[in-house]
Amino acid sequence: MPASSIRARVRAEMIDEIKAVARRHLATDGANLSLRAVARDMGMVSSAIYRYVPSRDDLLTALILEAYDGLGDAVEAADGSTERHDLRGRWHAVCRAARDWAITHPAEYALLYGSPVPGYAAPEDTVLPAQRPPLTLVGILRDGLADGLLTVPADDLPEPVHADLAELADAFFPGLPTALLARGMAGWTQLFGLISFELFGRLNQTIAHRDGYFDHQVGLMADLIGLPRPE
Amino acid sequence: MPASSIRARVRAEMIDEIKAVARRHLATDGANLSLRAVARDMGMVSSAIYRYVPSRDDLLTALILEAYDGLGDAVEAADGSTERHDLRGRWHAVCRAARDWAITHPAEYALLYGSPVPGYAAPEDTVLPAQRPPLTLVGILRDGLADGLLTVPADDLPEPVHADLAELADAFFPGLPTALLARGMAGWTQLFGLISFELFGRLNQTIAHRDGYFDHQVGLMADLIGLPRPE
DNA sequence: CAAAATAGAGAGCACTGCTCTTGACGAATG
DNA sequence: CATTCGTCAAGAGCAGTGCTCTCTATTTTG
Repeated sequence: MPASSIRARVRAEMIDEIKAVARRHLATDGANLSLRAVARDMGMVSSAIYRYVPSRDDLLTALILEAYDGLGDAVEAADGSTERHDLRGRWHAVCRAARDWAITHPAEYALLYGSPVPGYAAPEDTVLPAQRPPLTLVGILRDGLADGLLTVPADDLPEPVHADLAELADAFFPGLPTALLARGMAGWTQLFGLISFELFGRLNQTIAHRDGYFDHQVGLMADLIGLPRPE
Repeated sequence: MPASSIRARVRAEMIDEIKAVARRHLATDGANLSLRAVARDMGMVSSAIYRYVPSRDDLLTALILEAYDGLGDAVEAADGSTERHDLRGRWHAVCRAARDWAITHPAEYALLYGSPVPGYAAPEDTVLPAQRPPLTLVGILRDGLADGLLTVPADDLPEPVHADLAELADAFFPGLPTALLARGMAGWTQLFGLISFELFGRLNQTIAHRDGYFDHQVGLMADLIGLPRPE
């Protein structure tokens, strides 16, 4: 039935255009984006938007999902195109990819990692895409350990924390020592902090050379983790 | 003229109550707080609020300023009540104080460190209060260096970044080596990341023992900086 | 071709920030 | 003491928001 599929195709294109316009509005208006404004931009009346999008929150959720996917793709691509044994190179590549994505998509980054909207609860489908960047980072440590390129730091974790991390390791990286996982999460936390500080203006009038500062800070975390320096 | 001052006092009390009600609303409604709702809670009509508060953004700015002051007070108090030579103890105390304040004031924390509202530009008076926590942290390093308790790490900063940090050091901590300042800022970035991840739900279903996890991560950064461990 | 599904338009409800006008009250002054 | 004057609160109103409902026109389907 090509008749039905032409309808469906037009409909899908409409939804895509709504998302594109919404993304554009996001850049200027932030999280408080207006369906009416999107409708105006498309030459529609506001109520017609609801034929394609169930609600404003659903539209935001769709944008969030696509943003997570975009960030995850960028991060994993950067990791994949670096030589596996070059742990430090991979670490830097992944961090830079995340930062580059954030700088080119500041509104989406704020949507993902800014303050959560009080009423809004993240749907179940966002939790897995959200884990791709940290999983990529820790994956570098797993590979390094498997290839004998990493020394496992002493495990001085208090017992309950050790148990939490052991459970987390079992779920994603079976056999990964908790002390290493803890350092990987420290690196992920730092990466988020670095990007957020830069994007949210905390470095204004302070750090002019953002690229070099970022690389240096990322390198500090690589030191903390124990990623071997190239000769 | 006591007549005029009784007017002024009642007026000040009104403004204080408006702020208090607004703070309460903040906890449930987040940054999109409604002046009309505040007015309703006070038994006023919405337009009457504008006798005391110029606009919604001004009210938010006032709350932000008070929040920065509260956090700064908590952080500096924790630092001041720890023995000066116990660098690691001070580091942990300051970080814990910041986290405790954030946990007891989650909405205010989100206001300070969440995604910035697109239209809203932070007024000039917020920049100094905002620097109190990082200055307190780096102050620990300055003291440790002055007392000969810290070894200065090798300075492998690229020249432009070194210049940025040198200028920053000159402004607040004359003579502080840039390599140390960079590590201090790494610690501050990590502290922000740790608190944000915990408050914004990124640790849900992952880390159950938040206190121990936080302390361990803070300790990792103390290691990176080179704060001496107690015997 | 008739019936059913769909798209768009318009009106309307409850809410928001904010402005302007009007009436009332208290305080300072002639 | 009586009269201005400044302040306060209230109400109406404007432009905007998310969202729902109804009505009409068009398109797809049986």
